[in-house]
Amino acid sequence: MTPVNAIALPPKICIGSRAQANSACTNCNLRGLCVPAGLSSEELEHLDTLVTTRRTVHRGETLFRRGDRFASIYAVRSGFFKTTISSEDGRDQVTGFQMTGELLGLDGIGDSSHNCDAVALEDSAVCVIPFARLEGLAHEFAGLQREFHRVMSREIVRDHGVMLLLSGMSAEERLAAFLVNLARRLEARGFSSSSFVLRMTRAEIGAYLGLKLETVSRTFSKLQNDGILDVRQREVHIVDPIALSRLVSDDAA
Amino acid sequence: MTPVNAIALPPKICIGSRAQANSACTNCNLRGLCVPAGLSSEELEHLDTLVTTRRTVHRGETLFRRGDRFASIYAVRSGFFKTTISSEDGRDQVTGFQMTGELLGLDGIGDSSHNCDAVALEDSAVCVIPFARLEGLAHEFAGLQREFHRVMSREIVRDHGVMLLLSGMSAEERLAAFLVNLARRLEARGFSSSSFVLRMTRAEIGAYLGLKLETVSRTFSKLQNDGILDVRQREVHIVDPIALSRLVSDDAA
DNA sequence: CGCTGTTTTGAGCGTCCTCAAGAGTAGTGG
DNA sequence: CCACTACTCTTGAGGACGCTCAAAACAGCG
Repeated sequence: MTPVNAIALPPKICIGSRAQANSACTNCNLRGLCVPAGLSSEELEHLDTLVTTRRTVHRGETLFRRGDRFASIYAVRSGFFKTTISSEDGRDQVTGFQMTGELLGLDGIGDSSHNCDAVALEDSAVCVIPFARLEGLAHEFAGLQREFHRVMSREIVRDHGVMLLLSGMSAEERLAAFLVNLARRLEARGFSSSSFVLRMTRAEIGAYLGLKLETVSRTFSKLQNDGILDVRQREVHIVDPIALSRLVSDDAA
Repeated sequence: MTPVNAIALPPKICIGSRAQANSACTNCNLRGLCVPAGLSSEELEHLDTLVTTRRTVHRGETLFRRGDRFASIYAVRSGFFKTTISSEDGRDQVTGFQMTGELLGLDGIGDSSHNCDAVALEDSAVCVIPFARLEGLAHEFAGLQREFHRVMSREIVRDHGVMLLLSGMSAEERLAAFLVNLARRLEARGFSSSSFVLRMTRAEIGAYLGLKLETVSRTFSKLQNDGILDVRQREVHIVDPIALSRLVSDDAA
């Protein structure tokens, strides 16, 4: 009913091929976002032979948990996930939010068991990529190998960015950085970069940004009062994108 | 002169082979710590053909800078490094401290240019590992490929741990976690886990842990008053290792 | 021995957290 | 259909932890 419905996040990405058809990647309209981004068409066809199974994960369910045996990585086909790690004393840290085309499970390779929980924040579907077979294929096709290395490296760079954010930024800067990042990723997927619906709670945003949920809420309110955002619950409209970006690391004006 | 000299960090790791000899990895006594950890002796020999050049980096010099073209990764042979990223407004974040056997430069793969500065905290030496050739070799030898994936994955897991630390822990917990981690890594290298010399300043520890240097200093003093540490400048003696580990995520007693 | 950079310690302040209450929203079942 | 429950979000008041500013002790090096 609200006008924002029109710009809701995931309008059920329509798939070019049936789930069973073995042209999983070749015809997938996420090609440009997912692993296949840098591959030749020949390599792509080989990737197709790999990605034969899909899996749906309903809202609130886990795709995998910490300690699960690692066998596959996953590409988000539709929906939205969070990954979390938790310390012994119960606090937990959201290590990332994954949207369409992004990978889950890379942290499981190191010791062959998953090191975080992956939870669907809405009904989602993933492509299952058996890791042994991916390695086998990467072994044959240098392009795929290289692309996979790139993906892992970018994940490391991303994590370093989050470290910078957690280390030195104010609540306002953190939330601004979070929203700018989200907007950019949504835009890359063909959605509006100025209006969207958050898929996560204030508490989950806080667990990602190193803030308490009350602080997240207060900061949203402040950005609204400053005329930068228009926030109604999870619906976010970025009124002044320039001011928002200026907030990200820019106190030393 | 001080008794702690005896337990100083790097007693110039003695190398089993000459720098030029092409048995770089096979005879290296860092075998168990470095990339070769999981490799067969045949694969090791091939690795030798790869690691032909070394490079020395004097204290304060950079091994590479952000923006430098990425061509190689580096394994620390002796010495000690920090890697840093800096935000536009000048604050910088230490993303890691690397000691003997650890890798530098993995964050450069993603977009073929380095994404951080790597600075030697003391006179150091590294093995240069040309990345294109590493990929070529990994392409041939599945074991090497797999081992490399493991190394990258572990780096991601490590970063997630740091995110947890930066996100939710108190200054005392952060410093305790830092020292416990350092002690464990030193022990793995045959050094004392209870007495060592820090290679970095309070400011650098702070830039890693998301604290100001004054806070790092104060926290050291507090741990000393509590009888957990004995600190004299950069010389650290862990008096009560159990109490120190208890500090790491253990407030919910 | 003076210079420079690092470390320690103090006092006051600000940001974010804690505790708490109330409003808004969604899903369920009578 | 609406009441009921559970969850999420907002807002307030007070307090704690770490930051800022500042000065002095200490160590290393020419």
